[in-house]
This record gives sequence, structure tokens and C-alpha cells, in this order.
Amino acid sequence: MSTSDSKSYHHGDLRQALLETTRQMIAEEGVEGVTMRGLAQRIGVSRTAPYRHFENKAALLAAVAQEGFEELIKHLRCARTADPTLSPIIRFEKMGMSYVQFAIAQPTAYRLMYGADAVRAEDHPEVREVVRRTLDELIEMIQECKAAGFLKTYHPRDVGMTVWSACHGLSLLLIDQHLQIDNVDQLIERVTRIVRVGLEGER
Amino acid sequence: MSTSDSKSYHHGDLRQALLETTRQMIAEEGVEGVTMRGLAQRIGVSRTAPYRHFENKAALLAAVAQEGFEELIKHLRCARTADPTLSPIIRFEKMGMSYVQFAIAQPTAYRLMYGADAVRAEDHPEVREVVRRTLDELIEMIQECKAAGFLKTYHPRDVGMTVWSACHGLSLLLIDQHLQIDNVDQLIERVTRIVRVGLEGER
DNA sequence: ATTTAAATGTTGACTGTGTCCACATATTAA
DNA sequence: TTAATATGTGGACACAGTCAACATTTAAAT
Repeated sequence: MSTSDSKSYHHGDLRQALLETTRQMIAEEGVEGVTMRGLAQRIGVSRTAPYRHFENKAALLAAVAQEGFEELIKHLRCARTADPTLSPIIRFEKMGMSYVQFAIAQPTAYRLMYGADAVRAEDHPEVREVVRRTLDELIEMIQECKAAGFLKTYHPRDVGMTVWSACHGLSLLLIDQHLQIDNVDQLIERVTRIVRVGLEGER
Repeated sequence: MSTSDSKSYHHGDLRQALLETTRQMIAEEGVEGVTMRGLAQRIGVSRTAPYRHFENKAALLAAVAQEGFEELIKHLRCARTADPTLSPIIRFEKMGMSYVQFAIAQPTAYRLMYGADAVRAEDHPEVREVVRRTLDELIEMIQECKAAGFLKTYHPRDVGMTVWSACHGLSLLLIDQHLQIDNVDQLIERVTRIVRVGLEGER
């Protein structure tokens, strides 16, 4: 089993190559730039070979989206657990910043992840699953806040959805360039601060 | 000039018919369901006739998106000015609820409006314009709040973007069914309440 | 080791779609 | 009435997704 020789009939690990190349093409040209044919050509395989590994284009994109969520979850967890000496509510704020920074660092990939056009989560249980875990990561942080005496009057789930909404919305508005600003980082700081201060008030 | 006879060579008002039929098709089958050919056929005109009125599909969709934003702005203004006896911060909250309700009442249309795939705002100045006015509508409300002594320590624009982000994010998460809940209205109430209470604290 | 089955890859072909071009017809202006 | 303009039509092309039938390689079974 050759892993990536050039002339062999079998590619070796086409599935992985497809995932990687798709990610690359998305980064370079956006989701619209991804075509099954282009993908195959770039990898050096015939146009229908990908269908041995993914039922169709949607399934391939869903797999890439899933990986994206897994990356996002890692980032969030990292922000959450990075510095346990910090007040949980501050770590929560940093988590929000991490979220948005992750999104705008790879705008086209983030768009794919939540892009109902390409990936209908309801059709892809694995995507559904990682989406759920994304929210869970926020809720975990909220539990810590509650344990420290914050957010006493709220249900964790409600707060989680609120913060998720704000992060998601801000990410997309930034990615789509709907917010005409020059200092992106400053805006992220201000927005997350407004949210954090608001939540902090509810001790 | 016949306005909508069936057999005449000229349609009469194809431009308007295109906008309306596009809206319908979006409502029925989503943006993906819209094809130039299908549109033309449904209206009873040849497949290339639409190109006399819109440069291409993107331009047509952009025009529909623009109308969508104008509708949204109307709704927001309505919520803002409906009951001037109410505390501005409460009207602000109602405005947020209106936003999300508008979005989920026409999910596919809302997706189009913000769907970078179909409509890249940066390519369509008219869309850029209505998007800006959407934020302005929120900021207007925030000014009223400030005049009543709320939100003293914040810049209106920052608060506007924060609330817009939350509304937009919540709308999309609901539309894409990422939030697995049974009572949508209750969630909207809870989220907008959390945001309002948070802002209210900052007198 | 030989045969068989399964996995993987290839080419051809079909469909649907956006859109250009040249031409036709209707409407408006000169 | 004629000329110019706006609007609508059909042919044609390129691109994309994907099915079906066939080829080749690898793995499993005897």
C-alpha cells in the first residue's frame, strides 16, 4: 500500500488528501471555489474517484465542516483552561474573544461550517454532534462562573445560547464586512467587554 | 404597454415579476432552489429575458436581498416607535425580539440577505447601504436610551454592534436549527432579556 | 498458491445551470 | 414614417455534479 506515490493506480489515502485539499481550496477561494472536478485534478486523480470516499459533495464539505468545529472546540477549551488563576468571568470573556478570532482568522472555513447552503446540519449527524459540543464548551465555562458566584439567576443554557449568538453574529458580521471599522481587535474587545460587564452585573 | 397579458411579446413589467417570483421561490425552496431558467419558465418568458433587467443572477438576488433589508428596517422602526410610553430600554428589548422574529418568520429570505455565497455586499453598494441603515436603526434606539439615562458609559455604535451581533447570531442559530429547543418564543424572550438586563445595569 | 471478493480508480455520458451572441419584435423618439 | 432603443427569443458553449459500466489493485477465502 503506497501512501502517496505519483504513478500508482491507487492513491493510497485519497480520503485524507481530499479533506486537506478541500480545506486548502476553501482557504484560497472560498467554498464556491471548491469543485469536485477541480479537487480531483489537483490531487491527480480522475473526477469521479472522490465518490468512492464521499457520497457526494455535500458529504465531503460536511466532513470538512466537522473538522472545523473540532478545531474551534479545541480553541475554546484552550481559552477556558489556559489560566485557572483568572476570574472565571474573565476567562469567559477571553473565550468569547477566542471564538471570534478563530472565526475571522479563517473566514471562508467558518462560513462553510455554518453555511446552510453547503452543509445542512440536519442532514449530517456528525455535524450536529460537534455543533452541540461547541455549545457545551461554553456551558462548561458558565458552570465554572456559577460555581464562583456569577450568573446566579440564569440558566446556564440560556446564557450559553446568548453568548454563542453574540459571538456567532459578530463573527459573521465581521467576515462579511458589514461592520465598517478600521480596528477589528478593538471592536472585538469592546463587544465582548459589554457582554461580560452585563453578565457580571448579575451576581 | 400591456401590464401582464399572457400572449404579448413584451411582458410589461418583467423586472417586478422577477423580484416577486424570486421572493416566492426563495420562500418555497430556499435560495438554492432559485434558478434563472426556472424563474423565467414560471413567469412564462424565455430563459435569457431576465438578463435584460438584471446583469446576472447575483444582481437579481442582491435586489431581493435589498428589499428584504428594507422590510426588516421597517419592522425595527415599527417596534422602536410603537409605544413611546414604554421605557426606551424596554422598547430596545422589543426591537431585538422583533428582529429575530422577522428573521425566523422568513428563514430562507433572511439567509439570502446575509448569505455571502449569493450576495457579496461589497459588490453591491445598494445592499451595503441598507445594511448600514439597519445598524442605524438600532443606534437610533440607543440614542433614545442614552437620552433617558441608560447606557451612559458606552458608545452607541459599540452597543449597536453588540446587539446586532446577538440578534443576528440568534436568528441564524435558530434558522439553522442548531439550538435544539422546543419553545422558540421563550428562548427569544430569555436571550433578549439577558441582554437587556445586562445593558440596563450600566446606568 | 489460486481463486474470489472487495475496494478503489477510470472513462463516457447525461443533466442542469449560467450566460454570451446574434437575431426578432415591440415601443419610443426624431 | 423612420430611426433608435428597449425588450424578448433560440442556439450554443462551458462548467459541474454524478451515475453506470468497466479496469485494476489489494485483501480474503479456499
